[in-house]
Amino acid sequence: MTACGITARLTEKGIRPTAHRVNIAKHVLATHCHFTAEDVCAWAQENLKKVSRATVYNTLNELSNAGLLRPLQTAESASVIFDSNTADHFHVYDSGTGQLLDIEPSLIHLERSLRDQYDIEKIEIIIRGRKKS
Amino acid sequence: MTACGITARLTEKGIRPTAHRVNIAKHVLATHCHFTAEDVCAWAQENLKKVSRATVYNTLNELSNAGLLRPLQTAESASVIFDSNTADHFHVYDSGTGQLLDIEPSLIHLERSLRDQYDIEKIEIIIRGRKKS
DNA sequence: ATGCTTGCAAATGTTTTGCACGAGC
DNA sequence: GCTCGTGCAAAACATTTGCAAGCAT
Repeated sequence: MTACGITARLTEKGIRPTAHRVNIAKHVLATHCHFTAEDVCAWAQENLKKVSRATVYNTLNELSNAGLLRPLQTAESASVIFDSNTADHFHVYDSGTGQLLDIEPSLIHLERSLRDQYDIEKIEIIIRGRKKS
Repeated sequence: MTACGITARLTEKGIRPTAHRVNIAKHVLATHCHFTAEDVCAWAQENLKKVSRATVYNTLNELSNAGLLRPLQTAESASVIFDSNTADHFHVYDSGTGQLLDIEPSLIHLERSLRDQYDIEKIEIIIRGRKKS
């Protein structure tokens, strides 16, 4: 299948699968886990003919709105980090390596009373720590 | 005591208690809970003679480094939100009112295995939701 | 023809930095 | 007198927006 069915996934979400969008989507949905818009810009600069920053930013936002990417705000990075893993999970920022690692949602429990009090739309958890040896 | 002991608290942390710093610290540590640097700039503009943006930003960073304030990154605000509650707690962004509410740390549990795997330095949790009526 | 997409540059918003002046020890 | 604090403006940085040109249908 062309682009691992990326074209179809975009179309499905109402995003017109232009060449740029498909290229960017293919790249970020397949290869990476956590990356910034600038990472993608740098990659595009090298591997695509001419893609402007604006197009990269726009595309990443479109993918985020479509639910294909998850944007993350962290204290460690001034820029938004996009996560191509849209499954329910949380993050550990490993202060030793500077990497952002995924952790299972099952490792964190919310008290019932929280769900009783609020209609929860989104849960963002970032744990900063150092992996034990 | 002068300034609710603010002067002492600053000195204790190695921050020289200049007039501006004491004024800002007094304001943010006493009155507010969640606020941005710009909030403080606006307040200072009105209530202090002349305080430049730079001084406000510097002071808030100093207070944060000293552990008297806790800086928060949220997806909802482009700017850093400072929290004068330095006790262990988490946040709910009430998407109905736009307010940031504190929640007890006891409402969220981490699995033992997480603490076994990582030396945890900081836990940042922001739940986005709507308070049920 | 019409309407989306794109590139470019300019604008925006937040925060930091450089520099010169001033106050306090 | 030296150091540190301050104000101001400029810089830095990430991101968005306006606009004109291009492409596809």
